[in-house]
Amino acid sequence: MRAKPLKSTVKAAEEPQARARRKEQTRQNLMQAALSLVNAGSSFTALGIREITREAGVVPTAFYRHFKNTDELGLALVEEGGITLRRLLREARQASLPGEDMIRHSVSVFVNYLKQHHLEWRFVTTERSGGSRMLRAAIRNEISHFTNEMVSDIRALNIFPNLSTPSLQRICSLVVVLMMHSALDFLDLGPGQPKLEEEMIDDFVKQIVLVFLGGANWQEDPQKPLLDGMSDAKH
Amino acid sequence: MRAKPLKSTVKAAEEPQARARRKEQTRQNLMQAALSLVNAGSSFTALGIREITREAGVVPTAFYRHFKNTDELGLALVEEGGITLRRLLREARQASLPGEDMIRHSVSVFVNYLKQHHLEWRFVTTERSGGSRMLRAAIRNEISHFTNEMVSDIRALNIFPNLSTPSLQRICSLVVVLMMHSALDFLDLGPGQPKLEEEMIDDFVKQIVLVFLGGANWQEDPQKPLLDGMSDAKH
DNA sequence: TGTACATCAGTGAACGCGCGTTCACTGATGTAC
DNA sequence: TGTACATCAGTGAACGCGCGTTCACTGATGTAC
Repeated sequence: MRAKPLKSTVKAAEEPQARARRKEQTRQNLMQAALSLVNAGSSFTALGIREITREAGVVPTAFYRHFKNTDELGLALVEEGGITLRRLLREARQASLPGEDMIRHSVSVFVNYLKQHHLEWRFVTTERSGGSRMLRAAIRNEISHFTNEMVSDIRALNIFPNLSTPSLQRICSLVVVLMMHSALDFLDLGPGQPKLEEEMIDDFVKQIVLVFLGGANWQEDPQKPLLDGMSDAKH
Repeated sequence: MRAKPLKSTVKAAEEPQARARRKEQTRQNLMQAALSLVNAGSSFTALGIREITREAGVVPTAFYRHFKNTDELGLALVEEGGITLRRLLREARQASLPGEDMIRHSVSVFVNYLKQHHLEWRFVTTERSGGSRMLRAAIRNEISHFTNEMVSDIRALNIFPNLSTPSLQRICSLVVVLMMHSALDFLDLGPGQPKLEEEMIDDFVKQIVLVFLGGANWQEDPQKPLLDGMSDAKH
């Protein structure tokens, strides 16, 4: 519930493009309204135009000045979310400490980002598999961008010099899948549970370490079964 | 679209409990109708009672003889899906060949099962993160059952004799997350792409092998960073 | 076995409601001269 | 700078429609005697 824009009282031309700025503001309000509603428990697919505009504080028909339908709004949200996602990666990438510490630090950057942008993340993680076909495709596309950046990042750090590109992609894809899953868990956790959160982070870190450990021991093109005698691996 | 039950022409009392059997049949029709609609692209959350009953070939009000609302139908679907899921595990578990062959065989069992029950799987995988809070909780619960069975299975096979229970749980949880994710990919693939499917299966197997490889090299309680010198791992 | 009554799965009409979308509009903002 | 006109973001009334839910009903199935 927002106040109506005070059309009559605003002095004209505070600065140029005042109209365009107002329009952009309304557009943002609509997008935020949709995120709020999704966060409150609705499925995005089930949101209606009247519901969104009510939350945004405009009349239903104003919606059509910005989007053709709710699908188009969804795509806009994915695009913004994707930008957010990659900005996160760029931040996390600056933390290039070696070994487990790097992982732990990256995860901590990730979790902080998650908390700051939990509305967007709730949207992306729930619609990733639950939304319309179009929405899912768009989100998958953003995630594969993300994965690719991670691949070239790890290449640049030279962490796995012996791995082929497909193997590296497989590892990064695994980590990203794990990340999206953990994000949902974090979001469903709620704020008042620091102990549980700590445990979840620890689990998350250890799972990534485990994957990297698998990567470090990976043999390209094994002609013989790789895991034979697994049970007598050095503890 | 189904023919209406031919109430007047059916000879009475073919066998006892005819009424109960008919009721159960209608219930199944309603559940199948919901699955079909989800599979056709709708989000389950967005399904309406009239939509479901129309698909099932009964009058809208008949719905209330079986479920209080669509949420209740959703929970029934999760429960059935969970039973299916664990039956799958039990089949796959019989394939106790050692090393990578065991994984490859289990995955092949899984993919076959997926194709046979693709309606149920589409429902479970999309609603796992996209559905209502209640539905998500129910599905998560079924998945944790599944994960626990997998843990005790691997314990019984003595594949990782040196791992603690939390570590083993972490590994199984990772594999299950990966499995649910891959299931969605398979379902979105469609039937006419055998080459792509083969590649996806291969990727999936290799990712599991990678995780297991990580598990085989895992050290419990490392006081020193685990991944230092990762980049000079043996070839 | 036959009859009389109870049960209850599925029917069909009716209701009030919120939806998406159309349309003509208003009035502040932007532009041309 | 001032005036006259164009633009267009947001308004509000109106529409037809499908929704969930209620209710009294029907007639095959089940039960008691």
